[in-house]
Amino acid sequence: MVTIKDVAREAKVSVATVSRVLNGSGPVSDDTRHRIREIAARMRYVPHSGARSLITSKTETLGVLLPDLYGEFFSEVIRGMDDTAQRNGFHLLISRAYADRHGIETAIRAMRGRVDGVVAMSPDLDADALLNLPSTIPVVLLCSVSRGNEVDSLTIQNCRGAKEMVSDLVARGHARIAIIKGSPRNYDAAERLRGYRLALREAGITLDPSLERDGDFTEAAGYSATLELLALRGRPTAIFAANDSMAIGALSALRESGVHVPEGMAVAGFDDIPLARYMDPPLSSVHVPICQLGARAVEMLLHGITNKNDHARRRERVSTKLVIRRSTGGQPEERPPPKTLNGEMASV
Amino acid sequence: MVTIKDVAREAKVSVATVSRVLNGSGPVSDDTRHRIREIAARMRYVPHSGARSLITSKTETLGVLLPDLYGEFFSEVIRGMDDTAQRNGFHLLISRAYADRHGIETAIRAMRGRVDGVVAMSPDLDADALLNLPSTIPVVLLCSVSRGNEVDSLTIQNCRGAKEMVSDLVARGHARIAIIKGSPRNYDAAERLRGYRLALREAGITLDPSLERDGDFTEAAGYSATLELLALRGRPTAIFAANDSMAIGALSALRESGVHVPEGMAVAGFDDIPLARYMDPPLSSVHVPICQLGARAVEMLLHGITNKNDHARRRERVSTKLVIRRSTGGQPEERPPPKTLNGEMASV
DNA sequence: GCCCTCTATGTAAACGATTACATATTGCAG
DNA sequence: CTGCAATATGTAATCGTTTACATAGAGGGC
Repeated sequence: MVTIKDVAREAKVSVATVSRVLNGSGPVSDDTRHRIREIAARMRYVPHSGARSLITSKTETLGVLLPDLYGEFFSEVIRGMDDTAQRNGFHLLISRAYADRHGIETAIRAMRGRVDGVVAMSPDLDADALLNLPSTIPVVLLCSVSRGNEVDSLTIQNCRGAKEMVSDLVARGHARIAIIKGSPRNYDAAERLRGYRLALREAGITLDPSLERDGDFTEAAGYSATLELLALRGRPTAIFAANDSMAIGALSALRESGVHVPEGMAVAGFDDIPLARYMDPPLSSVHVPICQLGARAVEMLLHGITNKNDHARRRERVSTKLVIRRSTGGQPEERPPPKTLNGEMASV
Repeated sequence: MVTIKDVAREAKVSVATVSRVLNGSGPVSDDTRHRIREIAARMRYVPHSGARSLITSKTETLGVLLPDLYGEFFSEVIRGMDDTAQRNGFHLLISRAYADRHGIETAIRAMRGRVDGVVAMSPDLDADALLNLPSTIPVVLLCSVSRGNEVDSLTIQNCRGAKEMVSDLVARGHARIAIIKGSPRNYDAAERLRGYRLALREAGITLDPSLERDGDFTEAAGYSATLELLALRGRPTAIFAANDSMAIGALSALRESGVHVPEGMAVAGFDDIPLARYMDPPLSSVHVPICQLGARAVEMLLHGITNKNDHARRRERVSTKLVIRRSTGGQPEERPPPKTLNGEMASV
């Protein structure tokens, strides 16, 4: 592997001069500058970023700690992060970590010296307390509660989004509205449930525990919870699923049971994944700008890295938007855009 | 930030001794071992991996270069990679790169000194030639042609999978079978098209260019291509989409046009994303073990890193599996598993 | 001609670890 | 008591950079 020394030897100058040329720092004569550039290119010299970051104490890399989640959410959040990171000259070191104390600690330790900061997503309700480790590097918490922590945090406007959706169902004449809940200890799930209850209370509707079914964010959970709801004596007229995957499972169950949507049962989801509009009927959902979520998290982290002395703690939430489609009685949408939306390439 | 020197000073020993204790190398008395362990823990010392890798010339990190793709594919392939990497004590440095020469070169350069090897996915047909850079670190090419390269490569059994699906359609009595193609210069897309043509030829069916429609792997493309097919004079009786997203777009278009699936039109996809079975009707598809694809790529790379001298070049492909559901006339499947399949947490 | 200021370059000390080699201490066989 | 092996520890070189400081030569004002 060719190092800066090799280049220096070849050019008959000191390593300092080579370094100056390559970094554009300090004065160098045009003559040597060109010579060194040419030689470095010819020798295919690439600076060793590890060595560089040792002395500059900057890695230009951000750590990303994610729980074991999958699907659109994962991709989109990473896309948003990577875009913003790259625009600022940073790389992403991604690690799927267990959400428990040991897992997160280990992961953060392992990242010492490789990253300038960490975005940690640990939707597990308890994760908060765990993060009390006096992390020596800037951290941004994503989709987690952050009570006692002195860390920045970014969350989704879960409660408000859920409340708006349920209120809309109420406005459309529904009184018996069921919810399929998300994973038990999940923060987003808890907040969406809170929004659901809030909306019902505000509408003067008494909460019915039998209409709150357990779920875990998978299609399968939505499917079976829906079958249970259909078997209930006081069958609901609308189902609000805490995410789109479960809503899709619900649609599938209703279809097999011969229940028409939205006439026999209205169905709404949360997230508004791209597929939602292609469902039958197109699925109403609460739109979450996932990509922006990732982008904003990285922005906050970069800010924390640049202004390390600024200890003001930031708490932000990205706002959601109600998207009403046919599954809750909305009008048929205009046709989907005929061609690719933004020139991006899809997955195979 | 506390370094090994600080620990040494506190324990009144040399850095060498601390290093020996922490790495379990060399002989150390039980007494000092325990003392140093205790002190290191109390001071919250974490070794600086950058510094370590400078001298050991191992980063224990793998670079991952991905094109700008999204959706299930992205998540799954990363999941598979991260699992395998972590099991072997490696991290993942992920970068979305442009698939052109400059993009890939820049990305690989930027990774010098931060990674021990690279998995590069560049489905763009030309990417192959571009990769002729005599990369000094081990590389595994994912889903790309690799004609002239001296690099390992891993691909999907696209052609065979597509051929099987189309042959199955033929066996079910279809003669006019359309294809919605993938992105023009995409390798997987080209191979799937080849499989489609192969199957037809083998069945003695003449190829009809008007039945080969352009697409780009998005739902929107599937949607509009299907509308075009419906407007054709010699309307096909079956549509094979080069991926599931387009197949879903096709289903949506057919539904809006009042065409029943599979009676009026059979529809098949490729990839078998989790949602496929929840479509209406459940979508036939060619199953791709995406997660394993990522896992295997990392395995190959790790092998290449460990056995650097072994210059035998490996070419592998992961095999696909036909999954026939109702959209091509299959029997209704058994009910989806009632609860979560594997204890993994879904995305919110 | 002297001194000061520039510009161009070199020297060497960091950064935080690992590790070959040197050294000091101990135990024990002869 | 001597000498050697084994054990415990320290010293210092090394990895590939950056950068503060030193040096040297040129140009110019007086």
